[in-house]
Amino acid sequence: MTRLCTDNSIEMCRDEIVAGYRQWRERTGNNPHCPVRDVLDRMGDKWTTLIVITLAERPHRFSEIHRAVPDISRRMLTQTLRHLERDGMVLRQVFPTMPPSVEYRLTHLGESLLRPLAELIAWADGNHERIMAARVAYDAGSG
Amino acid sequence: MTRLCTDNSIEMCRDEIVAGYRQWRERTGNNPHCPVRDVLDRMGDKWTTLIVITLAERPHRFSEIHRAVPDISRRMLTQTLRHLERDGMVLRQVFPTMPPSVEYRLTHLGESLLRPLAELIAWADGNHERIMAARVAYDAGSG
DNA sequence: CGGGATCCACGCGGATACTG
DNA sequence: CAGTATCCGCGTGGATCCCG
Repeated sequence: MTRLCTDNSIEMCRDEIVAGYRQWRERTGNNPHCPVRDVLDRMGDKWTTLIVITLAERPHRFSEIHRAVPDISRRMLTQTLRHLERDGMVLRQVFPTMPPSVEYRLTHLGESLLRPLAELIAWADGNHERIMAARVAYDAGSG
Repeated sequence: MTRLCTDNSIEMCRDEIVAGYRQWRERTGNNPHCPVRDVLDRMGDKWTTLIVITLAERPHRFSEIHRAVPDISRRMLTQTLRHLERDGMVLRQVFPTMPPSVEYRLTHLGESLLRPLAELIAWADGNHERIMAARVAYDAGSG
């Protein structure tokens, strides 16, 4: 599972995913801990992606992120940043000024996530209308 | 936001994400409903990705998926399949046999998700060890 | 300014039992 | 076989207050 799906063939991607999944199951037996879920759980939570996108532009201070990401509470901002820092995606840098000032920036690992993330965002953006149309059709049929 | 980030430059991906995000905010004002989150929320839930990967190989019957995806309850399997069907990602086909037989398969839309998904899986697989190492280091530092 | 601590509501998801 | 219905625990995340 080290190949990258860089060409345009859906079949190649399917084969890659299927083969990779099969290999992982054979390697790990019934190990319930899947590295992919480890990542997807983070991506899927409420704030991680927005924060990563915000930090993609440039380093931000705590309050800057708080202003840039609408409606996030300080508690969840702190918690999400801690998770990202723990996973090596974000670097936290404290300046011992008064009042204190803390800067957050993406690490190289964090920046490397931008590429697959951009793919996913492009897909979501490009197929959002199709999905909404499918929902309308589904709800009309079973309504 | 229709360009695809197909080359290797992190900078291009960053610019694309940042610009796309800015454009979306300008278009929608403070609309809290983000199409990207719509997708990521699904990807992040506990079972969607596993089911999509399972169906990527070939169509499956309900019980086949149930056997292929370890530990999922029938309730969550039904629920997740309904969500995927509603979003136009999965096609549900009932054969009026006795006992009943139902087949699920990916639609074209569902298959088109495989490409960005493969990218993300490759990233997760390729960087999992780095992430685990970062966690160990973090936990040791603040232990 | 940049948090930590505490309390609480809500919804996801598991367990179990039942059905056409 | 392919679901549906019901109950319930637990974790996520919001609100509020406190601190260096």
